[in-house]
Amino acid sequence: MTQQKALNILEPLNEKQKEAVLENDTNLLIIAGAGSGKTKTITHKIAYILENNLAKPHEILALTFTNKAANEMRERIEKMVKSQAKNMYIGTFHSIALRILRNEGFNYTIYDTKDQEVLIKEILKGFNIDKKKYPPKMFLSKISYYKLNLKNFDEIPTATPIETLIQKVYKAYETKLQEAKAVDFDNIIIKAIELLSNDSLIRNKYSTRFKYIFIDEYQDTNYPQYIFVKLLYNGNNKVCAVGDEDQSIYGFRGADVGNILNFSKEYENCKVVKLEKNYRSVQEILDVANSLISKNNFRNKKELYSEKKGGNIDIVSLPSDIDEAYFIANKISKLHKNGENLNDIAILYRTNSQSRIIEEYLVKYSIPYRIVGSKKFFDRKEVKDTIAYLKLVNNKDDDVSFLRAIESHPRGIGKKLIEIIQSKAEKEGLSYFDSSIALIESNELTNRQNTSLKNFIDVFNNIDIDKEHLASSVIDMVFDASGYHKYLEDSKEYGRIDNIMELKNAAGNSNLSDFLESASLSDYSNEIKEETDMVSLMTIHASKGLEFNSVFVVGVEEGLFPNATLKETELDMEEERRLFYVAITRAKENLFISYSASRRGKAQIPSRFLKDINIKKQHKQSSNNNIDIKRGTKVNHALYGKGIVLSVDNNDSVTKLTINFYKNGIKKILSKDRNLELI
DNA sequence: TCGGTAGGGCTTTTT
DNA sequence: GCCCTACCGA
Repeated sequence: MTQQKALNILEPLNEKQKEAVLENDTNLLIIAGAGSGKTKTITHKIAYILENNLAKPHEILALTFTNKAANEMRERIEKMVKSQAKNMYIGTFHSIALRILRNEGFNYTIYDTKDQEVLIKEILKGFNIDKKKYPPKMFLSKISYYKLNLKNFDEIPTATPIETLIQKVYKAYETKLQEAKAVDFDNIIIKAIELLSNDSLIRNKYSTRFKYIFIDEYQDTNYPQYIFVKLLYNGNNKVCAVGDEDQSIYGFRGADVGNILNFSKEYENCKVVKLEKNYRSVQEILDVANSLISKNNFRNKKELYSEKKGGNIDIVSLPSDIDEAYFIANKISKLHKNGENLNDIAILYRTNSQSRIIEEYLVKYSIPYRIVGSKKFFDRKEVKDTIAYLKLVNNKDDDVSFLRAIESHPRGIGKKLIEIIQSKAEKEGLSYFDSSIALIESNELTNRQNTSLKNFIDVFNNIDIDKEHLASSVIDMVFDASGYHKYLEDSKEYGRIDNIMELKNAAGNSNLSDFLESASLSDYSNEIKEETDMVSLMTIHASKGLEFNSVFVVGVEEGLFPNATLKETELDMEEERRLFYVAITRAKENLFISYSASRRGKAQIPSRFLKDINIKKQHKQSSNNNIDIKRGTKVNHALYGKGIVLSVDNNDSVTKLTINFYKNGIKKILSKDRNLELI
């Protein structure tokens, strides 16, 4: 390695980070507090390994939780080592597991949560199980729970009737998946585990190949993922886990904090490096974060510290969710006027449903925003429908996609005909697709049914998959030939047509199966564009790993945060507290925590977590009315029209406005009146 | 038999 | 706002 390169890699690091980068002869656990330069350390470490020829790029495996993290890691390494980065295995657990499976000749259709639900419903119908009494989601969560413990259907308890029922459904579910050549998310890792543990040659191949294995966000690994890594470890290669138990927020998905707490015992000669110096936030914000997280019992003590001082912390109480939305929009306007870029501002909430009202007020204030993380685009009906066509082109055994595609729009095929297709498929052990072909060739259908069904099947028969393997051209063919395009045009759904064009655009030059895989794993990397100045809205979960100069944590109320769906166990409450901790530590300088006395018309009380926070008096602001309405403000009311505010009366928890309406005279209006807006 | 629509119930977080 | 069901017209 040249002197210069060594400098570039090591010089920007602090002592602890350097220590982590230079330790490459043994297993390593890096405990990396929020904002401690975790990604920097791991990317510099990989660059160091490559530059010093400790391993070739294809001998490096890095596992992450999100595609975003994987992409960022790859990009940052690429900057340091240029083209070498290409052959590294960097990706989410799911995408890497899938890649190994594909290398070894296994090809699967991926069923998402929605697909799983359709499948379970089919099964319940087949067994005549009342889905009101036994909700499909119940079966899915049980099945997932067993899968997370690597228990197949023949290994689960059957002591009670309900357990027997669950086993029956679990078994049918697995059978149907197999027949459809499909896997659900849990199965992806499980299949890879099976492959590695049943075939020592294959296991050997990968464990010798991967000289260095990195796992990001190790606190969020679940049992199958832990096993997956163990199988890739052979005692000669090196495993480096990076994480922070205080940021473990995926317990609901089976994440086991125990994995990170036990890592140094699991992997021999393990060294531990702790990064506690924070480069992101002012000390005042870290004080809040430290005081909060210190209330958790299941953790090793760790205190973040920073050299930065100053900033601003407000805890704001509002009368209602509407006032909260107003407050946020108004505050952002002010910050923006004072020179803050909108890109440096984030609004974080516990549940996705909280975004709607905030969006409404951002629109009113003409503040541009983007919703981060949610894969909304791929959730749109027309996009899902089109993907269902593609999945069916790719795999004729995919019954769930068959159902989705055939029902995408009216085509003379209704409930009755679909039932006929299904029962023939069931009787003769065929896929729905083959059952349809058999029906068309038989004389079991009416003329009308026969024509309609033949039209549908012909969409797929006319596509030569070998020639038309480019995803974008398959989209074209399927969209037109199915009549879906015409249907959307006739119903003037131009927005939806645009979305399909956007889908084509997203497909770029990828071939069909690659595109389907990326779409299923929500890996559409070039989607986030930072050029435009916009406020970011997202769930706290989606915010992990990000940072913003100003952060709004909203709806910090009992029922929402901690969420009412959780049990009041210490374990669950600690995870919620960690979630709050993650939210707070996203902020560099300005932190706004807000809660409302009422939400959707229901009374709310402040979150218990607010009591866990140590905050200096002068920062604490209790405001009933942060809306920028004062004498002279011009307003518009849906019923009374335009007017001007004469006086503002701040009383108790409500703000009354006296307004002179140009057409309707003087009236007293509550500031939280939904019909009222600023102009 | 198909397909449109109105009305009721529910809503955590993600690969 | 989304999903499901029940109902009704063609």
